Amino acid sequence: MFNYYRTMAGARDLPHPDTANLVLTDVLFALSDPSRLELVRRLASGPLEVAACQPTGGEVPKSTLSHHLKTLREAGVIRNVPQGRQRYVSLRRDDLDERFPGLLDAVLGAPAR
Amino acid sequence: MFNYYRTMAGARDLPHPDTANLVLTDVLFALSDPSRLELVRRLASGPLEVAACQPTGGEVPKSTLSHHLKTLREAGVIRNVPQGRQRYVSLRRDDLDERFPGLLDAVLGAPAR
DNA sequence: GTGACGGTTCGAAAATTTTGGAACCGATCA
DNA sequence: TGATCGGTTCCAAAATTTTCGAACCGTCAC
Repeated sequence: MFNYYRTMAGARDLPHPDTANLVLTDVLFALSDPSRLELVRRLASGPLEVAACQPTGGEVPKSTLSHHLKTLREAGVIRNVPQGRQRYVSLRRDDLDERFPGLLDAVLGAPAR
Repeated sequence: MFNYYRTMAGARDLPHPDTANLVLTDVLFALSDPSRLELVRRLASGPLEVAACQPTGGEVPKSTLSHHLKTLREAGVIRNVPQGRQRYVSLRRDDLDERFPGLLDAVLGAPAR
């Protein structure tokens, strides 16, 4: 078959920005969506597999969830690494603290409502 | 003439959310735009009249600038008060510190690029 | 009054983001 | 090999945000 690598649908390692290159406005934007922020709050307690990243309460289509993960990953908020058949999602807490000291603590410490 | 109060184009006092009601995601969203964030950084040095809120470098149409001010004001990031013929724009630093401790400091302290 | 000034609101077009189904991929297991 | 599983990417539609000209408003100077 041709076009072996035409799509990235099954790429093992997704791109993650370097800590030194994180852009503040991208991080703020990624965190400005309520469902993404809620996920980040949950990730503060530890890594989750993608399926567990579903918003508490309702189910969301896989593609929608994947898009939110992409937004967070490309901003540098989370890490998304393959682990066998699934993927682990974790908060890039140390990297965020290094690049934007105090920001994540302030966000996580803020009233949820 | 009829319809005295049909529009708000000349309203003296614009609405500002109460400190206790500020919504984190709204604040993060307001700050996630580069030109708005740059303005907030400038406002950290003190109030500005609207005309002085123009982005350093280029000129932007008045209506565009006004829209950005509205986004920041409705999120509770800035205050916009009439003063004679003009208006003064100021950062709601104390209110933000009260509702989201550490957030503004982290944002202002973050590397600009 | 009349006009200029500083600035907001209205309205519509352009750009971006969000959403979700369908196709796809690699890993795993039979 | 083949089928299933967990998840991403592709694509297009819907929703939201951004942009900006035009209309408008209140203040001040004349």
